[in-house]
Amino acid sequence: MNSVLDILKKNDLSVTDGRKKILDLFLSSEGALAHADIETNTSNAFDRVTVYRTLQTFVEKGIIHNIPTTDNSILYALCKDDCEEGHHHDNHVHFICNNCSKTICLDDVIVPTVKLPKGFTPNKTQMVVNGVCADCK
Amino acid sequence: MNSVLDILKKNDLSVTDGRKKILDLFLSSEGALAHADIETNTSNAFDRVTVYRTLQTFVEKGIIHNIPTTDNSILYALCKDDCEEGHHHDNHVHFICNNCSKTICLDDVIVPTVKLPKGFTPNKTQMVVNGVCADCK
DNA sequence: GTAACTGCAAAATATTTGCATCCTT
DNA sequence: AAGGATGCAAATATTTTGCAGTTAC
Repeated sequence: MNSVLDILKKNDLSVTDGRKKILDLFLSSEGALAHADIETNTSNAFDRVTVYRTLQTFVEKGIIHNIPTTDNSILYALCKDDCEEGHHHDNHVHFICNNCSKTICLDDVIVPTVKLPKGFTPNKTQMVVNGVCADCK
Repeated sequence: MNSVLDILKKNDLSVTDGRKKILDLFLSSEGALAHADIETNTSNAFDRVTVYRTLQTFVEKGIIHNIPTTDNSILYALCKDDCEEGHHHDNHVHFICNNCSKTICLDDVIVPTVKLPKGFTPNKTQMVVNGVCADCK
Protein backbone atom coordinates (compact mmCIF):
# COMPACT_ATOMS: atom_id res chain seq x y z
CA MET A 1 0.00 0.00 0.00
CA ASN A 2 2.26 2.72 1.18
CA SER A 3 4.85 1.74 -1.32
CA VAL A 4 7.33 4.33 -0.15
CA LEU A 5 7.75 2.48 3.13
CA ASP A 6 7.77 -0.86 1.37
CA ILE A 7 10.57 0.15 -0.88
CA LEU A 8 12.68 1.61 1.88
CA LYS A 9 12.22 -1.41 4.12
CA LYS A 10 12.86 -3.85 1.34
CA ASN A 11 16.21 -2.19 0.87
CA ASP A 12 17.17 -2.10 4.53
CA LEU A 13 17.08 1.65 4.66
CA SER A 14 15.92 3.42 7.76
CA VAL A 15 12.84 5.49 7.17
CA THR A 16 13.55 9.17 7.43
CA ASP A 17 11.67 12.26 6.36
CA GLY A 18 14.09 13.03 3.58
CA ARG A 19 14.01 9.60 2.07
CA LYS A 20 10.24 9.39 2.28
CA LYS A 21 9.76 12.74 0.64
CA ILE A 22 12.27 12.21 -2.11
CA LEU A 23 11.12 8.72 -2.94
CA ASP A 24 7.57 9.97 -2.96
CA LEU A 25 8.57 12.56 -5.50
CA PHE A 26 9.88 9.90 -7.81
CA LEU A 27 6.77 7.78 -7.41
CA SER A 28 4.47 10.65 -8.19
CA SER A 29 6.52 12.01 -11.04
CA GLU A 30 6.01 10.65 -14.49
CA GLY A 31 9.46 11.59 -15.65
CA ALA A 32 13.00 11.73 -14.48
CA LEU A 33 14.28 14.20 -11.94
CA ALA A 34 17.46 16.16 -11.65
CA HIS A 35 19.07 17.13 -8.40
CA ALA A 36 17.73 20.65 -8.83
CA ASP A 37 14.18 19.42 -9.40
CA ILE A 38 14.29 17.64 -6.11
CA GLU A 39 15.46 20.67 -4.22
CA THR A 40 12.73 22.73 -5.81
CA ASN A 41 9.96 20.24 -5.25
CA THR A 42 10.82 19.78 -1.62
CA SER A 43 10.93 23.55 -1.10
CA ASN A 44 14.51 23.19 -0.05
CA ALA A 45 13.38 21.50 3.10
CA PHE A 46 16.46 19.33 3.06
CA ASP A 47 20.06 20.21 2.95
CA ARG A 48 21.66 20.03 -0.45
CA VAL A 49 24.09 17.52 0.92
CA THR A 50 21.31 15.29 2.15
CA VAL A 51 19.82 15.22 -1.31
CA TYR A 52 23.14 14.22 -2.79
CA ARG A 53 23.57 11.46 -0.28
CA THR A 54 20.01 10.24 -0.59
CA LEU A 55 20.25 9.99 -4.35
CA GLN A 56 23.53 8.18 -4.07
CA THR A 57 22.06 5.73 -1.61
CA PHE A 58 19.06 5.09 -3.83
CA VAL A 59 21.29 4.44 -6.82
CA GLU A 60 23.44 2.04 -4.83
CA LYS A 61 20.39 0.16 -3.67
CA GLY A 62 19.01 0.02 -7.17
CA ILE A 63 15.92 2.03 -6.35
CA ILE A 64 16.68 4.63 -8.96
CA HIS A 65 19.06 4.70 -11.89
CA ASN A 66 20.53 7.54 -13.79
CA ILE A 67 19.77 8.42 -17.32
CA PRO A 68 22.31 9.50 -19.87
CA THR A 69 21.96 13.09 -20.93
CA THR A 70 23.66 15.13 -23.57
CA ASP A 71 24.22 18.15 -21.39
CA ASN A 72 26.10 17.84 -18.17
CA SER A 73 23.11 17.20 -15.99
CA ILE A 74 22.34 13.97 -14.21
CA LEU A 75 18.82 12.71 -14.36
CA TYR A 76 17.45 10.01 -12.11
CA ALA A 77 14.43 7.81 -12.60
CA LEU A 78 12.80 5.00 -10.69
CA CYS A 79 13.96 1.52 -11.44
CA LYS A 80 11.48 -1.16 -12.22
CA ASP A 81 10.83 -3.79 -9.60
CA ASP A 82 13.12 -6.26 -11.21
CA CYS A 83 16.16 -4.16 -10.52
CA GLU A 84 18.65 -5.76 -8.25
CA GLU A 85 21.43 -4.02 -6.44
CA GLY A 86 23.90 -2.87 -8.98
CA HIS A 87 22.26 -4.74 -11.80
CA HIS A 88 19.47 -2.83 -13.39
CA HIS A 89 17.12 -4.13 -15.96
CA ASP A 90 16.04 -0.75 -17.10
CA ASN A 91 16.16 -1.77 -20.69
CA HIS A 92 13.54 0.66 -21.80
CA VAL A 93 13.85 3.77 -23.91
CA HIS A 94 14.02 7.23 -22.40
CA PHE A 95 12.31 10.09 -24.12
CA ILE A 96 13.27 13.72 -23.70
CA CYS A 97 10.74 16.26 -24.87
CA ASN A 98 12.21 19.21 -26.70
CA ASN A 99 9.26 21.31 -25.71
CA CYS A 100 8.59 20.70 -22.04
CA SER A 101 12.05 19.28 -21.34
CA LYS A 102 10.59 16.41 -19.38
CA THR A 103 12.30 13.07 -19.49
CA ILE A 104 9.91 10.20 -19.65
CA CYS A 105 10.57 6.50 -19.20
CA LEU A 106 8.89 4.62 -22.01
CA ASP A 107 8.60 1.44 -20.04
CA ASP A 108 6.92 -0.39 -22.89
CA VAL A 109 9.52 0.41 -25.48
CA ILE A 110 12.35 -2.06 -25.22
CA VAL A 111 15.83 -1.10 -26.34
CA PRO A 112 16.58 -3.17 -29.44
CA THR A 113 19.81 -5.10 -29.62
CA VAL A 114 22.30 -4.06 -32.26
CA LYS A 115 24.99 -6.03 -34.00
CA LEU A 116 28.37 -4.77 -32.89
CA PRO A 117 31.68 -5.03 -34.73
CA LYS A 118 33.88 -8.05 -34.08
CA GLY A 119 35.45 -8.01 -30.64
CA PHE A 120 32.90 -5.83 -28.92
CA THR A 121 30.92 -7.42 -26.13
CA PRO A 122 27.84 -5.54 -25.04
CA ASN A 123 26.73 -5.48 -21.46
CA LYS A 124 24.15 -2.78 -21.16
CA THR A 125 22.52 -0.58 -23.74
CA GLN A 126 20.81 2.72 -23.26
CA MET A 127 18.72 4.61 -25.72
CA VAL A 128 17.57 8.19 -25.54
CA VAL A 129 15.06 9.64 -27.95
CA ASN A 130 14.56 13.37 -28.35
CA GLY A 131 11.41 14.76 -29.80
CA VAL A 132 7.96 15.96 -28.85
CA CYS A 133 6.01 14.10 -26.23
CA ALA A 134 2.35 13.17 -26.23
CA ASP A 135 1.39 16.06 -23.99
CA CYS A 136 3.10 18.71 -26.09
CA LYS A 137 2.23 17.63 -29.58
CA MET B 1 45.14 17.49 -46.95
CA ASN B 2 45.81 19.12 -43.65
CA SER B 3 42.27 18.52 -42.64
CA VAL B 4 42.57 20.52 -39.47
CA LEU B 5 42.94 23.69 -41.47
CA ASP B 6 40.25 22.61 -43.89
CA ILE B 7 37.75 22.09 -41.15
CA LEU B 8 38.48 25.36 -39.44
CA LYS B 9 38.32 27.35 -42.65
CA LYS B 10 35.18 25.62 -43.82
CA ASN B 11 33.55 26.81 -40.64
CA ASP B 12 34.77 30.38 -40.82
CA LEU B 13 36.90 30.02 -37.76
CA SER B 14 40.19 31.80 -37.46
CA VAL B 15 43.10 29.44 -37.19
CA THR B 16 44.68 29.61 -33.79
CA ASP B 17 47.07 27.37 -31.94
CA GLY B 18 44.46 26.21 -29.51
CA ARG B 19 41.91 25.29 -32.12
CA LYS B 20 44.48 23.52 -34.23
CA LYS B 21 45.79 21.50 -31.32
CA ILE B 22 42.41 20.57 -29.94
CA LEU B 23 40.92 19.66 -33.28
CA ASP B 24 43.99 17.63 -34.02
CA LEU B 25 43.43 15.72 -30.82
CA PHE B 26 39.96 14.77 -31.92
CA LEU B 27 41.14 13.71 -35.35
CA SER B 28 43.86 11.52 -33.95
CA SER B 29 41.78 10.05 -31.17
CA GLU B 30 39.70 7.00 -31.84
CA GLY B 31 37.23 7.78 -29.14
CA ALA B 32 35.47 10.62 -27.46
CA LEU B 33 37.17 13.14 -25.25
CA ALA B 34 36.19 14.87 -22.06
CA HIS B 35 37.27 18.34 -21.11
CA ALA B 36 39.83 16.88 -18.75
CA ASP B 37 41.31 14.63 -21.45
CA ILE B 38 41.93 17.66 -23.57
CA GLU B 39 43.70 19.53 -20.84
CA THR B 40 45.86 16.51 -20.15
CA ASN B 41 46.69 15.78 -23.75
CA THR B 42 47.68 19.33 -24.44
CA SER B 43 49.89 19.40 -21.35
CA ASN B 44 47.78 22.24 -20.02
CA ALA B 45 49.24 24.47 -22.67
CA PHE B 46 45.96 26.31 -22.92
CA ASP B 47 43.92 28.04 -20.34
CA ARG B 48 41.03 26.05 -18.99
CA VAL B 49 38.71 28.79 -20.16
CA THR B 50 40.04 28.59 -23.68
CA VAL B 51 39.28 24.91 -23.77
CA TYR B 52 35.73 25.55 -22.62
CA ARG B 53 35.25 28.20 -25.25
CA THR B 54 36.85 26.18 -28.00
CA LEU B 55 34.67 23.17 -27.31
CA GLN B 56 31.61 25.34 -27.23
CA THR B 57 32.54 26.90 -30.54
CA PHE B 58 33.14 23.52 -32.13
CA VAL B 59 29.77 22.26 -30.94
CA GLU B 60 28.02 25.34 -32.28
CA LYS B 61 29.69 24.91 -35.63
CA GLY B 62 28.79 21.25 -35.73
CA ILE B 63 32.38 20.09 -35.77
CA ILE B 64 31.94 17.99 -32.66
CA HIS B 65 28.90 16.77 -30.81
CA ASN B 66 28.44 15.65 -27.29
CA ILE B 67 27.67 12.17 -26.23
CA PRO B 68 25.22 11.23 -23.53
CA THR B 69 26.82 9.78 -20.47
CA THR B 70 25.41 8.26 -17.35
CA ASP B 71 27.71 10.05 -14.98
CA ASN B 72 27.88 13.80 -14.96
CA SER B 73 30.68 14.09 -17.44
CA ILE B 74 30.39 15.53 -20.90
CA LEU B 75 32.07 13.67 -23.71
CA TYR B 76 32.70 15.15 -27.12
CA ALA B 77 33.34 13.39 -30.36
CA LEU B 78 33.92 14.44 -33.94
CA CYS B 79 30.93 14.78 -36.14
CA LYS B 80 30.87 13.09 -39.47
CA ASP B 81 31.23 15.22 -42.56
CA ASP B 82 27.53 15.32 -43.18
CA CYS B 83 26.89 17.26 -40.02
CA GLU B 84 25.45 20.67 -40.62
CA GLU B 85 25.35 23.48 -38.16
CA GLY B 86 22.98 22.50 -35.44
CA HIS B 87 21.73 19.45 -37.27
CA HIS B 88 23.90 16.44 -36.73
CA HIS B 89 23.57 13.18 -38.48
CA ASP B 90 25.55 11.32 -35.92
CA ASN B 91 23.13 8.47 -35.96
CA HIS B 92 25.68 5.90 -34.98
CA VAL B 93 26.06 3.97 -31.78
CA HIS B 94 28.51 4.99 -29.07
CA PHE B 95 30.35 2.34 -27.14
CA ILE B 96 31.80 2.84 -23.68
CA CYS B 97 34.31 0.27 -22.55
CA ASN B 98 33.95 -0.80 -18.95
CA ASN B 99 37.58 -1.73 -18.83
CA CYS B 100 39.54 1.09 -20.45
CA SER B 101 36.74 3.65 -20.10
CA LYS B 102 37.21 4.80 -23.66
CA THR B 103 34.21 5.93 -25.60
CA ILE B 104 34.26 4.81 -29.19
CA CYS B 105 32.09 5.92 -32.06
CA LEU B 106 30.86 2.86 -33.89
CA ASP B 107 30.36 4.69 -37.14
CA ASP B 108 29.13 1.57 -38.90
CA VAL B 109 26.49 0.69 -36.39
CA ILE B 110 23.36 2.65 -37.14
CA VAL B 111 20.92 3.44 -34.37
CA PRO B 112 17.78 1.43 -35.09
CA THR B 113 14.44 3.19 -35.08
CA VAL B 114 11.96 2.17 -32.42
CA LYS B 115 8.22 2.31 -32.39
CA LEU B 116 7.08 4.91 -29.88
CA PRO B 117 3.76 5.10 -28.08
CA LYS B 118 0.96 7.13 -29.67
CA GLY B 119 1.58 10.84 -29.59
CA PHE B 120 5.35 10.75 -29.37
CA THR B 121 7.27 12.20 -32.28
CA PRO B 122 10.94 11.32 -32.44
CA ASN B 123 13.49 13.76 -33.71
CA LYS B 124 16.84 12.39 -32.75
CA THR B 125 17.85 9.13 -31.17
CA GLN B 126 21.01 8.30 -29.34
CA MET B 127 22.24 4.92 -28.27
CA VAL B 128 25.03 4.12 -25.86
CA VAL B 129 26.32 0.61 -25.36
CA ASN B 130 28.42 -0.36 -22.38
CA GLY B 131 30.63 -3.40 -22.46
CA VAL B 132 34.11 -4.54 -23.34
CA CYS B 133 35.77 -3.16 -26.42
CA ALA B 134 37.80 -5.01 -29.02
CA ASP B 135 41.10 -3.91 -27.51
CA CYS B 136 40.27 -5.04 -23.99
CA LYS B 137 38.54 -8.31 -24.61
C1' DG C 1 21.84 2.65 23.46
C1' DT C 2 23.88 2.37 19.05
C1' DA C 3 24.31 2.86 14.45
C1' DA C 4 22.99 5.48 10.97
C1' DC C 5 21.23 9.87 9.04
C1' DT C 6 21.27 14.87 8.87
C1' DG C 7 22.81 19.63 8.76
C1' DC C 8 26.32 22.90 8.90
C1' DA C 9 30.79 24.53 7.64
C1' DA C 10 34.31 24.33 4.67
C1' DA C 11 37.14 22.39 1.15
C1' DA C 12 37.65 20.92 -3.46
C1' DT C 13 36.07 21.12 -8.17
C1' DA C 14 33.87 22.81 -12.13
C1' DT C 15 31.97 26.46 -14.98
C1' DT C 16 31.01 31.27 -16.35
C1' DT C 17 31.94 36.17 -17.01
C1' DG C 18 34.49 40.62 -17.59
C1' DC C 19 38.20 42.81 -19.26
C1' DA C 20 42.74 43.94 -21.02
C1' DT C 21 46.01 42.13 -24.27
C1' DC C 22 47.47 39.64 -28.20
C1' DC C 23 46.88 37.41 -32.61
C1' DT C 24 44.60 36.39 -37.10
C1' DT C 25 43.08 38.12 -41.20
C1' DA D 1 43.67 48.39 -38.45
C1' DA D 2 39.68 45.71 -36.68
C1' DG D 3 37.54 41.93 -34.91
C1' DG D 4 38.00 38.06 -32.68
C1' DA D 5 40.61 34.82 -29.52
C1' DT D 6 43.20 34.26 -25.42
C1' DG D 7 44.67 34.53 -20.58
C1' DC D 8 44.07 36.10 -16.16
C1' DA D 9 41.26 37.23 -12.23
C1' DA D 10 37.29 36.65 -10.03
C1' DA D 11 32.51 35.49 -9.53
C1' DT D 12 29.27 31.42 -9.53
C1' DA D 13 27.92 26.95 -9.25
C1' DT D 14 28.50 22.17 -8.13
C1' DT D 15 30.04 18.30 -5.52
C1' DT D 16 32.61 16.21 -1.70
C1' DT D 17 34.23 15.67 3.02
C1' DG D 18 34.51 16.04 8.16
C1' DC D 19 32.32 16.39 12.20
C1' DA D 20 28.93 17.20 15.79
C1' DG D 21 24.22 16.73 16.88
C1' DT D 22 19.94 14.19 16.10
C1' DT D 23 16.93 10.41 14.91
C1' DA D 24 15.36 5.65 13.74
C1' DC D 25 15.16 1.20 15.39
